[in-house]
Amino acid sequence: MTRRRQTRQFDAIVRTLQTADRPMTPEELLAGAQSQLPGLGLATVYRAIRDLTNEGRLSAVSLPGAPPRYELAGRGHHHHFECRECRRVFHVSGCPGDLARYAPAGFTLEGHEIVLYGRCEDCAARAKSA
Amino acid sequence: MTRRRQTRQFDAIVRTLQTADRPMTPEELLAGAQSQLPGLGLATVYRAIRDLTNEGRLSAVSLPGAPPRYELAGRGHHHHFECRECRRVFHVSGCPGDLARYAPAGFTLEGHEIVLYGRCEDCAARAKSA
DNA sequence: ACCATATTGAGTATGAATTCCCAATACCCG
DNA sequence: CGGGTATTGGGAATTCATACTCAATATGGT
Repeated sequence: MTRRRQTRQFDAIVRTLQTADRPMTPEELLAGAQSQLPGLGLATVYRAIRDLTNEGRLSAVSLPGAPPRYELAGRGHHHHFECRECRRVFHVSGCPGDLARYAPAGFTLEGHEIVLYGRCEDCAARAKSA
Repeated sequence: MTRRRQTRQFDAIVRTLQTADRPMTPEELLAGAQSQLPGLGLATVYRAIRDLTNEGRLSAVSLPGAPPRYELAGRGHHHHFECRECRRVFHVSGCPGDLARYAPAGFTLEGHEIVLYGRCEDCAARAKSA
């Protein structure tokens, strides 16, 4: 069985995901990892995403009209907040639950996804001071 | 000012949207319009989508991981239900509202999107009888 | 430290969605 | 009903995200 070697680039990518603590696009991941290892290439980011996903250590988050983002797995049921200004996506812990009554009659509800939109703390503060 | 001519293909596309009463992908729209006008081409569907959108008569609905869909504008605030089996998307009229308390501290909530997942009536019935 | 080999980087290739191009057609105004 | 022109169809072109290729490099077992 082939086992993954511990490389600086792979570590930088995982560390970026841990530090940011929010779902990131491949491009964001690249930028974050490159700040630690300048030469790191985009192909390596995609390979890390593939491998981590196969190992079950990474989960994909796709929001409407946005490129897919990735977050470390293991977090429980949660939703997301997308800042309309900086486009970053954050975790949201609460959940109203019990959405079954909104499903059309005869339909079976199995899951749901909620996305909140607005301004993140940074962008809201910037708007206020402007 | 150039005014849009009334063509059979454009009419077929609008009629398909009215009849289906659910957000449709360009491919779905093509199939629906072709059942009325067999020769109709995909480029024409995209042109109609562009024109209707510019006129404000069409709004885009993009759900996570799915190609963008289009629905006639004018419908009020509502959400969507995606069938995991047939992949069709339906309208959902209710809304729990008041999601502001779930936004992280310091964030400004401006809107939200809710997507329900499960089986539509047709697919649920088919599963039962199988 | 050495070596077999997994991993990397950069460019190229692929695939899917959407737009472009242009000759043929259809619409609409007179 | 005839002509000017917007619209159409369909294939080619573009765009964007992601995967592949392969020579060069880095890793880990010995």
